[in-house]
Amino acid sequence: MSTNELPSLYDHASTERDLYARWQEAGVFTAHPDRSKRNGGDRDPFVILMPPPNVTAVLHMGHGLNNTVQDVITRWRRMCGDEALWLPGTDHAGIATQNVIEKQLAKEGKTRFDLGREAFVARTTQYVEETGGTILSQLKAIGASADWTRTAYTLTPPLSRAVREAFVRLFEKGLIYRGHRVIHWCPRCLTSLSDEEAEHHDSNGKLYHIRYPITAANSTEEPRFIVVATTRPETLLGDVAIAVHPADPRYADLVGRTVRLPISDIEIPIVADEYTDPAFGSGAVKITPAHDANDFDVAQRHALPMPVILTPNGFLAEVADAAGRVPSDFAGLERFEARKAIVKRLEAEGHLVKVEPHAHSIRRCYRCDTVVEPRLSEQWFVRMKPLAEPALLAVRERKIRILPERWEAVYINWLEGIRDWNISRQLWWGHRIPVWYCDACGSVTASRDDMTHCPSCSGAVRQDEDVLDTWFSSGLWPFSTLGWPASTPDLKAFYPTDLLITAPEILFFWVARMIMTGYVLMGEAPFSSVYLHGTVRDTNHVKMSKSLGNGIDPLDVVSLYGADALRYTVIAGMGMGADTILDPKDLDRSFGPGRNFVTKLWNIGRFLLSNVGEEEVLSLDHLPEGDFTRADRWILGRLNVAIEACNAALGPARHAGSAWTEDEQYAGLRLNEYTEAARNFVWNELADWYLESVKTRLSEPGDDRSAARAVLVYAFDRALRLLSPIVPFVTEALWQKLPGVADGAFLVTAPWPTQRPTPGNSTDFELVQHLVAAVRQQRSDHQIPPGKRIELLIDPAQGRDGAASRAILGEEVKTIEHLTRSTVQFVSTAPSASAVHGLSIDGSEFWVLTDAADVAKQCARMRQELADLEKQLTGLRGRLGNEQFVSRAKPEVVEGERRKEAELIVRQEQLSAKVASLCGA
RNA sequence: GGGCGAAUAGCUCAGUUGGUUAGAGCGCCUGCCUUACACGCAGGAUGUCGGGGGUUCGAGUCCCUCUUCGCCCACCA
Repeated sequence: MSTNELPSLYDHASTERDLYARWQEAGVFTAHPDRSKRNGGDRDPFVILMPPPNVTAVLHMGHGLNNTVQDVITRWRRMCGDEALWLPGTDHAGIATQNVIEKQLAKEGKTRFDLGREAFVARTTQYVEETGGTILSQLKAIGASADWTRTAYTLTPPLSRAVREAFVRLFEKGLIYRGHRVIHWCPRCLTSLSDEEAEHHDSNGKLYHIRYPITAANSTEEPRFIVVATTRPETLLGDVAIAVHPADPRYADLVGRTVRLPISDIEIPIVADEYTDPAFGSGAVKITPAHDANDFDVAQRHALPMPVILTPNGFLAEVADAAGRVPSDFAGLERFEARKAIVKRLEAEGHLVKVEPHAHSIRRCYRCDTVVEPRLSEQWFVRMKPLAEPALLAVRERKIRILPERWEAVYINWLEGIRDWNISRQLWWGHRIPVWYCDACGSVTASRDDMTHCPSCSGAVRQDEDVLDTWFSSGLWPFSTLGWPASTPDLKAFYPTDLLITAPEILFFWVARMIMTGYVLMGEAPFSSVYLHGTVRDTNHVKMSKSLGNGIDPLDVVSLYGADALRYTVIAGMGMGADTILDPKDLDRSFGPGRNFVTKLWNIGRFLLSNVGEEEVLSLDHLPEGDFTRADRWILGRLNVAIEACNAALGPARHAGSAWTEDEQYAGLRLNEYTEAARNFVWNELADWYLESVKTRLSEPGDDRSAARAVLVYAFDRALRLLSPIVPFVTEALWQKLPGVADGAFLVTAPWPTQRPTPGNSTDFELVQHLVAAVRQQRSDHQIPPGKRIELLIDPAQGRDGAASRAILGEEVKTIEHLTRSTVQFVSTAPSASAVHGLSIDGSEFWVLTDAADVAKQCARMRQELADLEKQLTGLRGRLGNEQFVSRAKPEVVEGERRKEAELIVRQEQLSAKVASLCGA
């Protein structure tokens, strides 16, 4: 047994553990800023920022998919010679993490208020220190080649410094302001939410029609009523007016008069406002300024009061400016209880006209699913319009591309209608808003450093109690992680970054905001490509989640099938932007093919290592051109095709100029195509044909054996390189054993393959393949067992080119004999001109027809198409006039019908050439 | 209410500017443990490309329309 022999079974567990440790030890994932061209080095930087998972997160299949894609691209660029940086990290995830701790406290029968702010934050910090970041170590199990020396976390001092710097700069530019607005309020989380955090959910609600009695003008006026419709009758207690459209004739005489608010029995005015839609309901709408954003606007226009009638946790009460509005028998009712009670009372008092079913959408808290309450409060906002401008331009001018293309429209649509962003949260876990108030002189100061006294009056100051929206800090991720605001070598070397790979769900939350902050704080887009991949779903197309119990634990897959199998499965199935469907009930179905592929590679490696032997393998450059066989030239040609296909599927990595060209814009990142090209090469070409054809050559010493060894090792080496980003472990394990690979060398840093001119014709091996296929077909059709050796009678003289056929087949007799398990004999007894070879089995003769009939059919089809083309060209030229005849070739430089003509000509030429070569005359 | 996507073999999906005979994996059928691999090899069957209409010499691909699913956005109470 040679030292090169491998165990017959691939042990993924120990191989992966060992190799990952060795990669880390060798520091191959660590990026060096001095090697970046931006710092005078000789490498193009290529940077991917990991979308930071929540610090409390545990790896699920969505992370598995997202990070595998990032890793594949990073590994590809690393092999291409870029200074590749994949920067990992976690997010403190304010509201989510706070909820985790609050749930713990709830089990102990406590709330955060029982602990107090300081103790709560301390407890959360401790929890994060003990359990946080689990997900990052889990990512190592799937082979993530992130630069762990740069692992970031949003709540560390350096990143917190960036947050303060960003806040203060935006504040000083007037882009951050404090305002009294109706915002989305989560009564469970007790905090405000941004528009994006209040998710729409369709709901079958009810529309309550309520009549409000109009205050009589005098004692003789008939009682009159005005009917309004509402889905939230409990907010009636906060009504301050009825609004009607100014042009609505039904109510023209009522504008300026008053109604008596049922239950509260308060007099409120009827106002005219364009906001009201006369076509909806009765055309009159109740105005509840503190609990509806539109009503707030109306109230502002009419200088109406804005009473708040709900407590922060959603109970009826007089909270602000609400004197006498909430009767004592309603005070203290939970909002949905209050709704029932109010409706009951309205009905009893005869104010309820009717109740209709009403399909509408309600907003829920994205973290706890509680129905949010619009609520008037004091919050901090970012002025978004000015920030949106450059972010819009960036995509319109193709400085940033978003793949798949359709998301660009979504992005643009959102930015065009953008509204100011509420960034203050009434939480304790997060970056405290760096604003200090002086009660003495009323000054409000945003400061980079903690303040102890008022800059204007030296009085005592107190810091704002609120924290910032988590997404404010993650919005700075592209530069906060590189050292900003300090001018670090990392920042210079790696900003702007290149590619952002994430899920479409956070396009607005995160991606758009990074682009905006990138422009306003760095003056430059943070990345040039955004790739939005699909969602992992089960076979019912339901999103995988732990709570639904339809999840797959990536670590289970890693231990059962290996990280390579997991990665292969995910990458091979990555259609552009398409969802990935996996079957949680049948892991074998999903991951079996990946494991099988890894095993196949392993066995190719086993064959190669045990047959190639120990002695030196020649470089292809030192091999005389005449030593290459048809099979050699063919596999080298196929390798070139595979390399080209992989490159086309993956690239381009960056745009050539200052923006993406039209051709580049949506090119690349076709991971399924890349995988298929590489898989097809190594399995269907290298293993199925070349490796089989080379067996006989390897068994006999001599020049031919040397050539076969050289080509085999070269082709497999390049195949391993092409596959390394997808299946880095098994390819590394095999590559390091290849003859000629230096000790200590790593495949993961070996150069990406480039095309190499083939030594002569690379397609004449196809004749051998056709012959072999024909023989196999006969064996199968006549049910001749593969074990049975047959005699193959070949009559090359009857072929289309008899002499050439004899020469070719003569040279390849051994290969043909091996591949067909037959004995080749040249004869000259073919019964017809269309028969090239025949089989003789037990004395009976079978004649194998060449595909002459098929060839004839194909020729007829192509001739038909040529005729069609001619017809079309004639028509076109009739319309275009004679001068159009000059538009030959280069279709890309001409337009419209001229372009069509040029394309037709190209097609015609290709077709003519094919017809000439295949069909003769 | 607006916008977008999907519908291709039994299943999961490819199919880049219209152009040879629509592909892959899994599954299925037949034969093989051929000394790299049965997690494999060879051969095979299966498609009205959701329905209808249109443009074109030519349509899975472009246009219109319908049906069924899914997603995003939205200040009609």
